[in-house]
Amino acid sequence: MRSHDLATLAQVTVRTLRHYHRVGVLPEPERSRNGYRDYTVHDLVRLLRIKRLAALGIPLEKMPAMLADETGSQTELLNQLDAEIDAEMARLQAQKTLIGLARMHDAAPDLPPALASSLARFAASGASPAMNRMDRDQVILLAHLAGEDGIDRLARVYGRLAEPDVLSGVAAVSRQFDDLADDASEREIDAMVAEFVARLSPLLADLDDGNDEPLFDEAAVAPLFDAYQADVLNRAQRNALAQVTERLQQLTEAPVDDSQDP
Amino acid sequence: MRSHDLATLAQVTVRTLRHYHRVGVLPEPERSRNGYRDYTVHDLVRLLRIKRLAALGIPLEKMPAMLADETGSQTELLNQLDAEIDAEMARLQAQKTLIGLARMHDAAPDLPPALASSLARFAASGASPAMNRMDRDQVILLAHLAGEDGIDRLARVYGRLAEPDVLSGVAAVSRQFDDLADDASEREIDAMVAEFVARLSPLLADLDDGNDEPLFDEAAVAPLFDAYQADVLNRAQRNALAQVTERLQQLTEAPVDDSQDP
DNA sequence: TTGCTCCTCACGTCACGTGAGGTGGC
DNA sequence: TTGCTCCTCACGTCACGTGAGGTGGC
Repeated sequence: MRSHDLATLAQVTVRTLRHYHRVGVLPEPERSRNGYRDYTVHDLVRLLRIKRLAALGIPLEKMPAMLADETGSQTELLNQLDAEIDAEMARLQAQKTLIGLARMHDAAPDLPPALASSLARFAASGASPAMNRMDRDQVILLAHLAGEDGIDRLARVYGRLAEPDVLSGVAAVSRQFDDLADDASEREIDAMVAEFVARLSPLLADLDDGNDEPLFDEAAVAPLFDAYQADVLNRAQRNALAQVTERLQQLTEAPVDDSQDP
Repeated sequence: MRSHDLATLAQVTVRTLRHYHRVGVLPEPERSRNGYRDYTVHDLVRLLRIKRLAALGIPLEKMPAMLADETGSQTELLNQLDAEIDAEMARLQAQKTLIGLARMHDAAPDLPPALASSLARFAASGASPAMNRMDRDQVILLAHLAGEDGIDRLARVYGRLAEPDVLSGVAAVSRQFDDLADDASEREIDAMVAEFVARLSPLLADLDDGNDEPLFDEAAVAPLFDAYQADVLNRAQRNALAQVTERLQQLTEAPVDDSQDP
């Protein structure tokens, strides 16, 4: 038998035969005078056994030992294989779950599912593309920094901000903030800050979920957000945001100690 | 941020960052004077988005387009991914089924599950290793040639031969056959043939399942078995086997036309 | 001066698929 | 003589892991 005959009989490709020779699972047969490989029934039998093992997911490198072992059933190996398959199926199932979540919220799949719909509502409320991108990046960063454990708490905060009665106010303040020009006057900035705080302060009690543990490690979050804002916001916006942050922190009566030295 | 910082923050390896640069999914950052890569928050954001997509099983090469697309939900791609995952899970489930069968029959996993237990009973009935190997190879060849459709019919035949009331007779005849020396006399061969036919003929009616379609393509099976037997059996055994085959064929009254020309 | 970190090649993984380029067989 | 088959390299796949060998930073 030549390569093609054997391959056809066993329903594999000729290339598969070559591969099996190379890795040593199927011995090289004799050659006929013209150099063609000349296979026998025994090669077919071995090939069929290989196919059975391959169908179970057994790696080629383990086959020579198994095919030589006459003692039969390989319980241990089979158990191990089965466990590996279970693990792989669990991974695939997790992927399916994430895909399902992304579809359910009809959300971009690169966003944390729990926050995606709130974010979509912000985006639909008429802010500028730049503002939307900033919101999105903020969500991405916070969701990651909050971790598995904090994501639900974070989702509740964003969910509250995205509720109809709150959203319009948030959107209005957001637009004002976006419009704040680099050379805005002190008066403009102060007005903006006042408006911002007025809109948000009534929500503070609402957003407090009574959990004493901080949602984030401030020391990790702060430098990232500072860097982000330094990059994306203009002078007036940074100025305003710093004031807003300070005022809101005072209101929550959770003052932060900025100094590192006593 | 340097490689290590970014990698730690995003919970990936530095090598992953390099890989993402190479395939172009994460842009190369600026370098500091010493040649070290200097990452920004924006790189972290992009990396986190990449991780989300990767967790869904989205291939890296599709990511640049997705990350650039602001329009959001990728229903079509997600559907396609989901279908691919289903297909993969089905494949894994098939593997698990085969593994389960092999374990249930406590059989060598390189044998057709439907025939494994019958074969094991033959092997346990005291034949020589050579004989067992021949039985095994025959089963492997026949199971493959019978295909999915014929495997059940074949299993019934082997099942019958492995039943206690039949097995001892089959085993006895098998041992005699195995013992037949190359230089056995005509008398010995004839005796063997007579014994063989006597043992098997009562089973013929039993083995006929009333299905008119042949279990195999004789033209495909014959040369393989001829080659096998020419290789493994001695002169006397081949002689005997040819006679047995002929006699049994006469008994089933299904004569085969050996001549190709009219 | 000594570890520690960063850097750039470059090969390995798993089971083959896919040309590239050349030669025998009918 | 012309297709068809067989042959041998040798690179590609997918998402990185794993050294090898060398240099800046504290």
